[in-house]
Amino acid sequence: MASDRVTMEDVAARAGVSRALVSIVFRGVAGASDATRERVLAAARELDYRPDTRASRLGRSRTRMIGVTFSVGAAFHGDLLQSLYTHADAAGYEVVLSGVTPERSESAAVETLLAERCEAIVALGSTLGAGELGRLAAQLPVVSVLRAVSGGVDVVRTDDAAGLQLAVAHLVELGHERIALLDGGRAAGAAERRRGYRAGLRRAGGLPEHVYPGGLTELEGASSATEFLALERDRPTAVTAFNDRCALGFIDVVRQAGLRVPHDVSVVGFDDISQAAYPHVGLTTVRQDAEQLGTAAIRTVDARLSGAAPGPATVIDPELVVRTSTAPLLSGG
Amino acid sequence: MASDRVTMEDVAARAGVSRALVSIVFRGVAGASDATRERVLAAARELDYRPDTRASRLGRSRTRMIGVTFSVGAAFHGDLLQSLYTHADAAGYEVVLSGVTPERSESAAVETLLAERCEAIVALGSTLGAGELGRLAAQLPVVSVLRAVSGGVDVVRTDDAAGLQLAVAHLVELGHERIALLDGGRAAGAAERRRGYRAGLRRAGGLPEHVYPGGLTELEGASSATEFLALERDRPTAVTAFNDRCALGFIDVVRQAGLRVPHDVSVVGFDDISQAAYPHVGLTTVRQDAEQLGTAAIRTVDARLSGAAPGPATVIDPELVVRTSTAPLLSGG
DNA sequence: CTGCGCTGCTAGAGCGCTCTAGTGCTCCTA
DNA sequence: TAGGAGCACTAGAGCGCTCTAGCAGCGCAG
Repeated sequence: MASDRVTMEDVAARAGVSRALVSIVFRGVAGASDATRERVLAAARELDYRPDTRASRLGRSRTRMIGVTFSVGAAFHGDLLQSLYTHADAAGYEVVLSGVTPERSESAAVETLLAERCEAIVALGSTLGAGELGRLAAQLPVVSVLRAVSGGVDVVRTDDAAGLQLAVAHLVELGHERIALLDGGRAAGAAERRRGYRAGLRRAGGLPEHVYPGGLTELEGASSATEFLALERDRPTAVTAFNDRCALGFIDVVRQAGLRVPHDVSVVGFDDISQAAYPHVGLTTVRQDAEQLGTAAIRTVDARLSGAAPGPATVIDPELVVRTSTAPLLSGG
Repeated sequence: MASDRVTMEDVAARAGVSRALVSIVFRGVAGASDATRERVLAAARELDYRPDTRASRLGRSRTRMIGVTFSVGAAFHGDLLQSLYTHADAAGYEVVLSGVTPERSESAAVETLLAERCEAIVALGSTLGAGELGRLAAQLPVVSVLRAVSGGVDVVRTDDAAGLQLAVAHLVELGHERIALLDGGRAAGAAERRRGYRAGLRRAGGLPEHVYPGGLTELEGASSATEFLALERDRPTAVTAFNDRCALGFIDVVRQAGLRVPHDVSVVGFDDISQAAYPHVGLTTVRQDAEQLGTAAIRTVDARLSGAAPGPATVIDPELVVRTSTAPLLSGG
């Protein structure tokens, strides 16, 4: 309970060198012989010494910290965090997390990151207004992941519009002509996806639009399903949802109503969360690549901190993953 | 991009006071007149000053930081984090997050928290061995949330055994006699729940055990369902699962196989994640109270840091939430 | 008028690192 | 043998706060 009072000074004394030398060893920079290095590390080990990151950050000219705001509980943010941790580490940065909850606003989350003196901020699925983000970006590099924003903010996102075009094209190819969209409202990427949906219909020769409110979770997918089921005639034969969770909620309800998926209605999701790939689910979906998004975010931060000018948005191509929730339209559908 | 060079010194100069006075104002302690306080805050506002938490932590004798390790992507951990943020703040502590991912071990996560000089560690659903946790606890207060551990570590958890007894009693009351358990293996709380399940059966007059491997996600629930469906005769009429996700996966598969829930099989989950309450899901479940668990964790940390001896584990009573996934056994079941 | 307690404020020594600007030393080359 | 070049290492001044001591000034009891 008291071993934490060990400082660099103690290690230096024990190893018979100066404090500076210990610092050199622990930072892993050149300037110490292998023998000394080993001696210092041994002394540290014996004392159970651990460099104090608070002090090290203060002393350093650059903190090399990247602040990340994320939505506590959002599955896909979890995937992104994993990728961010890995690549930040590889590029010599430290990740500082700041969670957003219903009771802890994104502004508050950002505020603590600024107070920590992070060098850049990576905002996952930010819901901050363009103005607020712009003001932030005037102070330090800001990367908006998943959400397109204009004005000085770097953006790393999936090509949402292309994703929905893939989905629609897939359904069209299967013979569907009444294709519905479960929308995402004001969520990150929703506007783009809506655009992609419309473009897809247009390209297929001007198929009719069927837009349901939709939303981010199973709950909204389910209520859209109820609305969908209420339709007596000319019901869509295929549905493409804002995201996987929404799609899953939709499927759940239509199945309980006796419809078969994909026999009676084909469903496409978006994200490719791990659940979608479970064999009993087999959701056809548009895959967002968390790994690539994470790499790109870190690369962008690194470039900006190295003085690069804000480039165009990094847009990652999505990929259609065909599973068993989509099938050819049955004649007479 | 350069406003970050503003320091306490600058604010002091602008307000015409000493650095120390600015510190007093920002820490909110006594020792400054209201007029001066206002003047300092105004100066700070004009300069867009923000105290540097790195420096403040270094200077302080106590860091008042609570390190929290959590599993990135675990829905229930999200609920807990929310509660922790709120109560830590109220008690004057700062929460420092350290995420665990498949590529970032819990040990690594803990290591960074120690290097930050957190005063205590709250581990959510820790998978660390008792030995490792014990060694940690020798250095600083450690609270294991959700998982029971022995040896110097404070524990805050739900009464898992009681939870399963509630579930079993509920099913017994509905007339079920063949009640299966979808187990949780080595997961936090699984052993306790198994014990509760057995105790429940015993109390009901020694009903037979039916244990399926189960697991933490829908995937494992689904494979247990496959196994369940393969049973030709004397199939259980009710199932209680390790957690909600597992229960949901189970339901999904048996429904696709044509069974009706709860008509043909009743299902009880554990946790009460938000999905369970969705109307189209209506999962009967044993509710773990994230809010209470979070409060208790912070209270425990606070007590320990104030010199209290490690008390007995805080065990929160779970609550059975009856929804529509359970029903009385049909005669001839 | 002295002495005391208070309030409001300041000086300055840390906190535990980083990092620049050295100081010796050995080894090489001219 | 002098004059570098390089390597291993050290001294010491920060980094931006916190916090203990202490000081000035005021009101008030004795």
